[in-house]
Amino acid sequence: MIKVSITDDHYVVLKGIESLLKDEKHINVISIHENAKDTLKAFKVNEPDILFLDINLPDINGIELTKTITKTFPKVRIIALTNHEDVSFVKRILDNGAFGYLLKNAHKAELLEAISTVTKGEKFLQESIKKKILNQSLGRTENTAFQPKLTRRETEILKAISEELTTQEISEKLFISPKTVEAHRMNIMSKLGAKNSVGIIKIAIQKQLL
Amino acid sequence: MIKVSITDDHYVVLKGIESLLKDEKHINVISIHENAKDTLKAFKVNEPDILFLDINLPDINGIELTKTITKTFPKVRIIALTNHEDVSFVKRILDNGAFGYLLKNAHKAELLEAISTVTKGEKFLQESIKKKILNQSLGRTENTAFQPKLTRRETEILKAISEELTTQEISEKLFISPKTVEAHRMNIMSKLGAKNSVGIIKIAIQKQLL
DNA sequence: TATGATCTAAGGGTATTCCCTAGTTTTTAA
DNA sequence: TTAAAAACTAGGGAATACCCTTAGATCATA
Repeated sequence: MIKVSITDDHYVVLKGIESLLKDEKHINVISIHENAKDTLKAFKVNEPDILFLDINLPDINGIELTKTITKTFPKVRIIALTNHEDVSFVKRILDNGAFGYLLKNAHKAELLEAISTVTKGEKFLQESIKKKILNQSLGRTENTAFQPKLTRRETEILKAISEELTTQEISEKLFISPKTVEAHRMNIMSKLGAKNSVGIIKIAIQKQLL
Repeated sequence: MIKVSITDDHYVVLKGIESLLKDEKHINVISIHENAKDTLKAFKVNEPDILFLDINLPDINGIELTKTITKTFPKVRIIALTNHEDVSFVKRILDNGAFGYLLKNAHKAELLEAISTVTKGEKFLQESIKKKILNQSLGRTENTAFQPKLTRRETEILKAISEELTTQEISEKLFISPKTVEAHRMNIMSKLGAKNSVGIIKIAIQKQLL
């Protein structure tokens, strides 16, 4: 008997997964939660084998919660549940301890497959995601979405730019020379492949760097 | 007996709503669809009284589909289903023929209330949305998200800016003086309440103006 | 203790954005 | 059918961003 929990702030998604799984005799949905706090609280009483976890929760960032659960309840295997098809995002989730990655358009068969694969201790990825990863490492079509690594300072300046601050204002805020701010901005542009600050913001929002 | 259809590209959401409604004796879920095309096709054979419609579909923009359905199948009452809490967005949907607006975190009671309200021919809004509208028209807290109306030319220039084009490039593309482009950009900034082009893009993405 | 990565920041341009003002055309409504 | 409003056009001038190069200081780590 596999014990399954689900955490998602969308009630209909909770009920959807629950209803898809309840016909399965070897699966027992032991709890459903709408936020991170309730999830952690419930786990102290009854810990599942598998958690379907929505990455976009209201209270905590999903990646952080994945880390926390992996540390506190190492036996729980997490299957991330999102709409993000961005490959770099998938990698980040898996790197942080998740065992599987499912899109919300997944059908019943995929749900069950994910559960059985993860139960065996193997990682599970939905077909469409696998294809994307392949396309990316081979063809590099366009979604060449490798995760650009910004440094601490660059991240600070990125945030400041997104707050519509000028170079002058940023320099005053961070106690550095305007020239330094410009240097960082240039590096950010080149790392993100942007032509100007507008491009920086566009890409930063796309890749959730903010 | 109220005939209900559901359209959502997330299978678990479809099953979730279906499972929540199937215990209700006066409600009959006659069909579920994962995209706009299938929905319209199915309606030709069997038309529901109420359609729960996800606004973010892969094939057609949800607002457009709302318009289409309202024209082609005027008896069908649409309840929009999204995560957008933006008030201006709600208004746009309702203006285009929707009868109700539900967030995906809605619980069973709200689903049922939405159905009964809309069946009576009244408009339905989820409580949390109502509150937001109130807060907005009174306090104007921060989410002062009224839909800024951009002109045709402004929209063209907004798109060009988001493509990281410079003023010069935009002027050549649209066969107008660079100075005119700048004037439009200034108007866009003032309409959106942005301090610079970065702000324009940020807000445009937020408000889905692109 | 090097070696690389990061943070710092200068000079010296050019290009672009931002701001104010204002004429012309088009659309809307009395 | 005219005013009035809105949209489109665009100029001058100041401020800011962008783009090179170069380079010292700091910090982690192998």
